[in-house]
Amino acid sequence: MPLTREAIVDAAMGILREYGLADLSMRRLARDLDVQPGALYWHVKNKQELLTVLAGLILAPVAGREAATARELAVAVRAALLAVRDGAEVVALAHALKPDAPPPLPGFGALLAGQGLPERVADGAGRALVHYVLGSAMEEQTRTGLSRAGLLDAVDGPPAGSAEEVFLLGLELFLAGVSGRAAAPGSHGTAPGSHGTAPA
Amino acid sequence: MPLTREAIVDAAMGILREYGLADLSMRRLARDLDVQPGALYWHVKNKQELLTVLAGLILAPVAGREAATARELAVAVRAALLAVRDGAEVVALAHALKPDAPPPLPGFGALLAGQGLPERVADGAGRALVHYVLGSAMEEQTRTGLSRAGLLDAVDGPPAGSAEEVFLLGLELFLAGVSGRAAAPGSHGTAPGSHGTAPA
DNA sequence: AAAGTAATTGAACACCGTTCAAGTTTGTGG
DNA sequence: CCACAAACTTGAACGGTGTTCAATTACTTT
Repeated sequence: MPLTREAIVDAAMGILREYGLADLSMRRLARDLDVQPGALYWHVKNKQELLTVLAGLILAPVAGREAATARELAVAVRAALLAVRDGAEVVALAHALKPDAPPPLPGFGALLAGQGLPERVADGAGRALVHYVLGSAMEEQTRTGLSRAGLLDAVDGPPAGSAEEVFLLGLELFLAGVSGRAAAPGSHGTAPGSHGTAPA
Repeated sequence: MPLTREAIVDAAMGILREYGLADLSMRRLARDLDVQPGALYWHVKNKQELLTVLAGLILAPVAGREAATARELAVAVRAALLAVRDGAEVVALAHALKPDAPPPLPGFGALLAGQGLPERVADGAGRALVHYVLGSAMEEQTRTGLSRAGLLDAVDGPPAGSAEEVFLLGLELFLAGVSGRAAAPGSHGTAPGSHGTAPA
């Protein structure tokens, strides 16, 4: 096996899946490939670049077909993140460095724009959604990571395996705000429903 | 100066403010304090613990008095995060390890619970807000960090210094969803407004 | 002064990402 | 078949990182 770039990416993905991001070092990667660390740098510019590729790979299942709804996309992205150990962290890292890069993430803005929101609003809302999805998945994976290390306080945290429920709840809440705004595109003030729960 | 724990925390905060999280290493910290690295571990358990303390310090200005509104709290937290270099990253890190720890962050759930939302919903919504605030601030600081390093692509990204506007927009959107839900606490289905923009 | 505790040093352990001259393979063109 | 260039790999180093720990110093308390 001649050590192609693909082999490197595959091995990296393997380490990530099996042992997590903390164990994914260039040296460890080289060891797994029976190669000196320097050899990797012929095929890959950086560790950063490698992680970016991995982020794309993690999101690949959902980047393929395009979702019809922002909710659908959010659910699919979350599933893709949770399917790989530390997946959320890897994608969040890539996203932080190039916020428009990981393929399906800008899709949120586009989908929301198709709901009658002005482009600017849709863009901001899309970014907010991305933050929410990445943040939720990261928190969840951090929690499982800590419990894996035996450091689970087990006291705090959600009572049961209701992580998905809570996620969906926040998602609905957010989307409700969006569709409300889509119907009444007035000033950028408070809620359109004009309830007594004033912002004061 | 006898190297108290306080002196260590202060020096660490100084490095963070001036040079950022990347430069905040135990060795650098020891050098600044004219001390061997090992000495730090008499006063501080971990680097992790140190970062947790810093996170608390960053949020201290807003943890003091309690805000009246979730919006107010969000704005205040954002300001506190942006006031310290890499502040969002430090707090996000601490938050990831102990999601209930940094003092003002659980306040979101409490504030929303005071709006007529059931506790469970308020909690989920509060967490969503935390994700949004931390994610937004982190993205913004990452962007300024990259531009500081001369690696600003300058092409993508928001057109002007409108980061705050975009933040407020997403915040309003989310809060609109929340107050809508507060008024009509029915099933956990779609938006309460029942607009034509169906989720399909 | 002696004993005992608190704090610090100095050195090491086991890693990390990255670079680079020198060597090795591999694939040509003559 | 051979030389030459291009593609690749090695081995070693550079300059870091967090953390531990026996030995040593500083400071109290008796």
